[in-house]
Amino acid sequence: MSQSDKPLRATKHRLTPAERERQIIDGAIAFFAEVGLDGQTRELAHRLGITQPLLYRYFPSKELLLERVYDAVYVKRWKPEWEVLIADRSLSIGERFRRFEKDYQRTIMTYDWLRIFFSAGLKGTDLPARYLQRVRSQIFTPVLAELRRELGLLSPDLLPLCAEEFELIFGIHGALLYVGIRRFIYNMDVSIDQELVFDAEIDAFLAGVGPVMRRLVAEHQARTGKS
Amino acid sequence: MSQSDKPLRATKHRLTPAERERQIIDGAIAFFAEVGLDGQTRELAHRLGITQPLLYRYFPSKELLLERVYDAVYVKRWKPEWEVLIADRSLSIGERFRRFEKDYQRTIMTYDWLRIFFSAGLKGTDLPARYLQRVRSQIFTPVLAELRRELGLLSPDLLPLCAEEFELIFGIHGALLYVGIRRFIYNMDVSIDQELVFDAEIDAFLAGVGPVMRRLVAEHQARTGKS
DNA sequence: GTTTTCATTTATCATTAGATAAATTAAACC
DNA sequence: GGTTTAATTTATCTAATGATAAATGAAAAC
Repeated sequence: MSQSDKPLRATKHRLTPAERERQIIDGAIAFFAEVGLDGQTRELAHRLGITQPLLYRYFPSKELLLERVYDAVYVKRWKPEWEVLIADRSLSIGERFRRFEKDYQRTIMTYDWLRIFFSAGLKGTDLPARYLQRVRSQIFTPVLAELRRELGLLSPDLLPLCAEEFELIFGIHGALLYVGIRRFIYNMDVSIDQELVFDAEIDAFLAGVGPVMRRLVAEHQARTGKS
Repeated sequence: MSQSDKPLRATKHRLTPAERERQIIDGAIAFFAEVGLDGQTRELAHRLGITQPLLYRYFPSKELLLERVYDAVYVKRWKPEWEVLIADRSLSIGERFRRFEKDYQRTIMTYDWLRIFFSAGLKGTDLPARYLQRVRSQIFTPVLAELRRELGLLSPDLLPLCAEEFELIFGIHGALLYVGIRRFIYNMDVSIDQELVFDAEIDAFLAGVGPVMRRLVAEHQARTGKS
């Protein structure tokens, strides 16, 4: 009760379980992002300045520690406001999509997020597929519905969205993501004015998406209607 | 000298060194693509139906075996005709670029190519950076030069290509690549008419790239000219 | 058909992996 | 201030890891 309630963190030993757990997870995120998910628990412990068996006091297995890492990086960093933004009809769908992509890409374009994501995919985990399924259903589906509406095309209720329409959105999404891939997966330095580039790419996408989508929907309608 | 010069490959043992080396490299490509570059030599040998020490008869170390894998997958699959195609002025640069991307993506969009590429990047190898540098200098640089020319903009000799212009090309390139990433890295099933989708995306890109590039070059010129 | 060659296997080493049990010791409690 | 609690460490198990040396045996050479 004197100058500090918590024991002064200079002599590092003996953290509370909550503190230690937090510290391990944070360290594990940085560690596994750097060396890959096959990184050894001994080296992780060493970097944290603790012994390896202590990890097992807090996490029953390496696999369960990784689950907590995934939770911290992917589940906890998802912003529900994105789904709200996409539904906000006071803005054009183009503007909504632009704002979403710029904030989304800014959120995920980090060393940790991208490298663990790709490592998990390569390892065979279903994490990336499940995550992207969420983006598809919560964001891209309403975006396409709104695009149909603004373009005066048939509602998805009458003519379901087709895979090729989704690919249009995945296309621009992947184009922006590619900056992060080159930076953090390929280890290249991509020194650009990212704001400028993203706006230019989204401009070009929005300018071009109308005609292409009209064509896709027409073809889709013909296909569905006749066969 | 009777019916077959080569010993009948039914009783598999005793290959010639050339055959065995080929077999090991082919097996290693499939193996490391599947399990990652940390895959164990013992399991690779087991899949090949040989013993693990035999690998070391042909390759002094796992690292050198991986070098041979990189060579087989990335160096040997590069098509010099791509560089010829891009220089062929009997076609519009749009058409040249379309043909390049469609053949290029068809070449690299395989389980082996993509997974080993990303594994190598995550491992810290400079392979992806060096490879993409080649694409940039041998393909994208001439594409941008031709685009400048067709749009009546300043030649790169007078005003060097800027990073943002390259990003336009990297953008559409990444958009197409993203199909392969979702398929082979995220393990998703992307069931689309790829021909149709790629054409649509390239259409949209080519339709939009003119105005955006004019703007970028103008801004770049203003920046360079004044400062 | 015997000998030679060399592709392949068996046996083995030193190191490292994830995980567990028992011993230690800093801090909380009365 | 002695006792209790529990955060942390030391010691250790078992199974793999890349790599090497010596033994084997199928095919080529003569």
